[in-house]
Amino acid sequence: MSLSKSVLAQGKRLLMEAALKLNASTRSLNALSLRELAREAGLNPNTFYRHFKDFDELGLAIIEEMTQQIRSPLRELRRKAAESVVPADSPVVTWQENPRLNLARAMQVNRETVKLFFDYVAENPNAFILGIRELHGASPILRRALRQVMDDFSQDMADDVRELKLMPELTQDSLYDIAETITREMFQLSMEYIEQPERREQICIKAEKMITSLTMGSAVLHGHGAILMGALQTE
Amino acid sequence: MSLSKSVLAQGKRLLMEAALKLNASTRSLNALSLRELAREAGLNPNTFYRHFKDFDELGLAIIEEMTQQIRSPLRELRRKAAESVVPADSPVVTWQENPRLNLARAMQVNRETVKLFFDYVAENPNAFILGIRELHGASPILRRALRQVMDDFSQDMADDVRELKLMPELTQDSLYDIAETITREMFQLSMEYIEQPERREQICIKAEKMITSLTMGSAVLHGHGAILMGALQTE
DNA sequence: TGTACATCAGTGAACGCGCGTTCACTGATGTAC
DNA sequence: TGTACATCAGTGAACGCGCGTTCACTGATGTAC
Repeated sequence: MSLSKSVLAQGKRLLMEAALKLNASTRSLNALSLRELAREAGLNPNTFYRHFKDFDELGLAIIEEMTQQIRSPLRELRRKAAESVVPADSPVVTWQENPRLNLARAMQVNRETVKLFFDYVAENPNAFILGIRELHGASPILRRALRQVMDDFSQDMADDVRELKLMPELTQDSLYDIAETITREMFQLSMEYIEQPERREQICIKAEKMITSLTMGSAVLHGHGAILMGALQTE
Repeated sequence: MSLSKSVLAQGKRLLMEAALKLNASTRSLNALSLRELAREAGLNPNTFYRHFKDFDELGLAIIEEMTQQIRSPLRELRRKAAESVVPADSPVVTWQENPRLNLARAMQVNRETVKLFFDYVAENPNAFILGIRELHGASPILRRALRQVMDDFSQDMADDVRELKLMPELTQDSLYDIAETITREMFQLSMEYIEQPERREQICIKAEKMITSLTMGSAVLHGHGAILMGALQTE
């Protein structure tokens, strides 16, 4: 994950990149020394104070930057995946009318999105490592910020699922709960994906199955079992 | 979580307890200083070296101790929950014969286990905080050790589900995958449970729904949808 | 049972080092008039 | 357009402090004979 697109002062950017790098390779953010960071960035230790009050502020700046760069690409992924299965200008077909078509479509979008998401993870490992590490790290401020990020991602996912009609109608809350679980799991799995390149295909399949099971189970639990069974039987 | 039952040397125990406490309140393990730890334990800084080579060794000792103390109680929980629904000496009824009974039983065990698990978490918050924090922490050694712990827990869960017949027959692998996801999620949620006492009831319900959805969905995905629908309809 | 010795857990002083933070400074860029 | 001043990003030296680690020591417990 490069921070170079932004209009930050050079030194600030260098410090953020150094923190991201050191965090990924060896240390959690709160075990990082100011001088170590400055050394990695090729700057005077003092320069840190020109841009940040403390490490939490640095962490927040990184998280904000990362979130901005990741959030809309993730939505793009889902849209692209949905369109690759059913072009945007096709007539809408409800789950009631053709469950089989809709199920196939949902499964396909699921598969595509998982694949694209993990591609994205593999391209920006440091951002995800920092996010996952600090989500349960020692700083309450960063924990809170990252939980908010995850919540936003979940909300995006729920909105997209609704808009793209990827599931039979659920209550807003149920849909959000599922999205939350999926988001959490995908972030967890992204760590495994980064660390175990030889198991990547397997992890993709696991993720797909997890999402499918969770959504199908939720559909059954909310009284859409009959529709689902119909879709499965006619296959 | 107290370490007092073991036969460790006093100083070793004091150091482990101090680490657990400091880890929970402020620092990740690798941001902890040796002198800080000794101070908390009321010992000479030097004493650390009598028992541990470095912080990883300390971390491993804690993890081992914790795992020993948590693993079998967790299995106990499931057994107790299962027996509270169907006494151990009742005749076995297969899912085919009476899906409704088995579903009700599974849901009940689910509910009970979730409740007891979170009780356990609330009683031993520091152990869970350390586990979750270091699972994605900076030390590869502790990460590996904790992943192994999670794998063991998952295997236990899969074994228990099979033995107590809490789900229709699945392949060994599928069952294990579900157990893995549930384990991961429960540990994640345990952090929320610890941090947000006012949302505890809500978190319990969420966890139950997550497990129910995941297992039902998996059953549907593996061709047991008909049995499941039968069980749901006759309710 | 007594004696001699080894092991073990813990102490206290001392070391050199890297740390965070402060201060006064520099030179480039932006802005008012 | 030029001038004067302010702001900003970055520097370099200096400080006192807490750190990890080492050494030589102590006193209690265990063990061989």
